Amino acid sequence: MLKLAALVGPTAVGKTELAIKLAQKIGGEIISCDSMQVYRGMDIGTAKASPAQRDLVPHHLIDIAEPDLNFTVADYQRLAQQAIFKLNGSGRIPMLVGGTGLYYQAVVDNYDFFPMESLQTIRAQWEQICSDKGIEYLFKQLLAIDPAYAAKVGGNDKKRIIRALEVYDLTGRPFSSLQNQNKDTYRLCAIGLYMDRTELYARIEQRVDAMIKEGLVEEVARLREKGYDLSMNSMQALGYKQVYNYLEGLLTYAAMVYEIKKETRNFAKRQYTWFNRDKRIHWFNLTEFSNSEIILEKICDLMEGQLIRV
RNA sequence: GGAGGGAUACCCAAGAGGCUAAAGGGGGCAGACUGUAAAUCUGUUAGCGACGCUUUCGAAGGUUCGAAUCCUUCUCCCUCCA
Repeated sequence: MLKLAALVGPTAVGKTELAIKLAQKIGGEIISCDSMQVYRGMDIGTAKASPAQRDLVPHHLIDIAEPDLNFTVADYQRLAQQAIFKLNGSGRIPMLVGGTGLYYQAVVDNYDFFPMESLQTIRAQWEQICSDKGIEYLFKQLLAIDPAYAAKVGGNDKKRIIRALEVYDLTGRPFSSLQNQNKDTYRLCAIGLYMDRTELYARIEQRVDAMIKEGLVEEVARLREKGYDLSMNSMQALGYKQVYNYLEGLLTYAAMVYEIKKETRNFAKRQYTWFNRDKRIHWFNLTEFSNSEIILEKICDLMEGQLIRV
């Protein structure tokens, strides 16, 4: 069985740093599990590992797409699986490190993604119908073809409703019947990092200030000059979206900073919610450890027990 | 000094005698999540031993079967004329 380590947790807990030390100790390589670090030119706002850090331990799935490409979970899963396979072959421990819950789950539980690409034309069609007849109409359509999924998503989640309708158009099958997963594909050792809420929120605010000091505004301005805009998934990233609006004159500087901090806090909460659901994750409260060496030891022991001495 | 306007829950803001523990928005908190996921959506938000009870609409009195809504006084804020 393929081995897989994972290190997850909310933004700004300190995953990157700890992951590097851990990788060095257990002979691992890092597979970034982050939906925004895949994009080139988005460095400061996504808090990518620095070039120096990447020299210490190989990092995979960072800087693999241009920001105008709409990278998807399925793309991510495929590439991550390739990396996991390769690393297992060479005796290295693949370490999934990041905070994108869906990407993590899609890999770890090996979601089935049927081979059909989503078609921009179909989505555009449904979008059009939605603006003509209203979302209630779309919801009725969904209710007719996939009542179970309709009940689950409710009548307001336009993105999910359209996706489900699109999948039906593509496959002729209800979306809910296609959502299979394959747990136990890997010998998994998952670690979750967390911190008392107030401490994490304070770190988030400090980090946002630091990003701005390091040139986040300039980074976004560069992307904007290249023609990347808010219609692209990449530019929906936290920080980028708000700075973009600031550059457009839609937000004041103060409002921009406030919004980035607030939405990052909200995001961290959503990450907690997501990862809390996965009962395989072993959680470590960083607030309780004044010495990061101790926690590193503990995590190391756990990983060695579950992945190496087996 | 004179003339008006206003004080509503964490914040902004509706309400103008019973249907109001009080619309809506923001924020907070909780949850969901299978090809946009740093996206998107949902629930909840006075207190409590909670299908009931207690305390809320600047403060204190009063009118009324019944008040955030009407009257009186007081406190604070704003605008305008001096």
